Amino acid sequence: MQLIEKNYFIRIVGEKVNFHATFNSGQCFRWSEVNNNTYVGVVNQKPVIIEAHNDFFDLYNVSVDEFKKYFYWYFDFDKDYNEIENFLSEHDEVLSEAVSKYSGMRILNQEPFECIISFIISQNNNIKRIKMLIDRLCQHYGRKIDFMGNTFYSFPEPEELINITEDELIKLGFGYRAKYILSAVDNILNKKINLGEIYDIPYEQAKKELKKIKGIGDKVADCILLYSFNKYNAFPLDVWTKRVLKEVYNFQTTKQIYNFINSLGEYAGYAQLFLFHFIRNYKKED
DNA sequence: TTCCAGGAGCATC
DNA sequence: GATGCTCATGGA
Repeated sequence: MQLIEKNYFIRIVGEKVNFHATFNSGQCFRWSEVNNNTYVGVVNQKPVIIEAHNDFFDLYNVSVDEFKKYFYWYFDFDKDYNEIENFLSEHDEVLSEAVSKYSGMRILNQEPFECIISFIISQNNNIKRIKMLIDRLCQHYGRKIDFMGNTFYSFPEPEELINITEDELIKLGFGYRAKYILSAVDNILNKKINLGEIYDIPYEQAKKELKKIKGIGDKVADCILLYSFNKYNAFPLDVWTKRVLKEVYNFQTTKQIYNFINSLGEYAGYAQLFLFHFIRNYKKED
């Protein structure tokens, strides 16, 4: 990777990233494609613009220092994606097809609190409405940021949600998930669970910690562990991945499914991302 | 009107 | 450990 500093942006050369697939893979909810190959998101408390080209991409509103300290890790650049994609391609034919179709799709390593709240909201919900609810949460409780003539809002910190009530959240449309959000804020602010520790403890133990929060079960916990806590053996089982495992792989028992996940080892999370995106876009042009 | 969406809690067996 | 019911909300 080569990093070039320009006047108003930084240019990253030598990394193949499929931003379109990455941002539409259901792992993040605050990136949008504003026009061809240009994306805007709010990350790490600030708006960021990406202009993607064939052999490089430009990042606006990110300093060299910020890139090295944060975005390098955020975009998973410390991993060898050739190795990851090769492993998946050689594992089986379905993964091989998914990888060839969406090569360059990456896992994003996201802020834990944002990830926790986002995936609590995601339960029994659709992606369009998840994005809408998260935007609403940011607009009401986040910090207003003016940038390039537009207004953005940061994702609220736990402290910014200290006084919210269930009624407020219900009025905003969160429904029965309102109490789950309160549970997450309470557990985190009152140190009933220690987010910093979760990076260092093993998968099973980390999952148990997260499930102390009301509204976090196996699937949501796996998403949080995968997208925020570097547990790449996590394989979130949702309606879509269950569908691909049953209808494409023809697995019929839970034992077959867990054997499959175990066979993927530390690549399970990457496999899940590709399979999820693959089945969702099946028979769709994209 | 009914079904579905990146499910989870709870009761029951 | 597996199954069934219920939980808000809004679009198809």
